[in-house]
Amino acid sequence: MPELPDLQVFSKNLHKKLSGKKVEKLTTSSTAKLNVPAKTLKESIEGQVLDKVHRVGKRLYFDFNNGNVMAWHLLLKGELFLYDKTHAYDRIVIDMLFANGTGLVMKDVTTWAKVELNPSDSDGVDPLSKEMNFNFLKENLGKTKTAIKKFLLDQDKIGGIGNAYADEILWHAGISPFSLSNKIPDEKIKALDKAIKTTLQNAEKKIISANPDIITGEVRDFLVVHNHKKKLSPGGAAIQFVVVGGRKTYFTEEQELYK
DNA sequence: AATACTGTTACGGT
DNA sequence: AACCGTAACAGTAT
Repeated sequence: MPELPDLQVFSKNLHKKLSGKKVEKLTTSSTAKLNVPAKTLKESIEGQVLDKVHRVGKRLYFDFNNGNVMAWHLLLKGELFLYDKTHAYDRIVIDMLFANGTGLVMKDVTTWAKVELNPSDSDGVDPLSKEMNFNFLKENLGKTKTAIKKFLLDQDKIGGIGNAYADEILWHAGISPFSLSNKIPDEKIKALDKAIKTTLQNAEKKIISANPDIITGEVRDFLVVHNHKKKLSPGGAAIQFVVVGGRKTYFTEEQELYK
């Protein structure tokens, strides 16, 4: 369940380790969820040099020097591993072996993880980009009257925010997750814009300092409200939670409800 | 041993 | 029609 900050760090670490290397062999499992036939994917990537690894929404993009792009979405349980020589991982989805013997493996116990060749970029605005600003939020929040948390989680609108960081962002912005998107005053939209950027960037820094080489798993102990170990927010308010659609939403009364 | 947890999508209902 | 909530998917950890 990595979200944007986790994936951002993973992509940087993978870029550092793997860019400039040539793919010798690409293998996918028979259960891998692909958008093209396995043979097409294999032929499109093998022999190519990896130019760049970066993050788009909750996907990792691998850009190759022939112009092909391979995207991996880890869904809930996808995990990445680097290996040097031999490896014996269970439930491998995809295995990318480079010419010098290093390789990258993605395994997933659920088999839900997705691998795409040249994905159509249907993701929403990147939260860390310049397009994410007051005007974008003002315009799009006004178009719908859905709960603000739902808006933040809609990957077609904004790419990369998940359940945990949506709670964190809304706490920092002082907006109740149940506020209606079209009822949020301009001042709070400004706070939301700021909270999106600072919360995600701060998380990225925390993750790097806790585990500089991380490419899988998650560091979450610094979260201030979406954290089952915490009883009180930094402001001293009791942390409450409700289950929405099987997912926990954590919040406090410090957050204003606009209805 | 029962339950919580996680992202996405499909689906039935409003 | 556009939107909503929920189940399903699977396994691990508590």
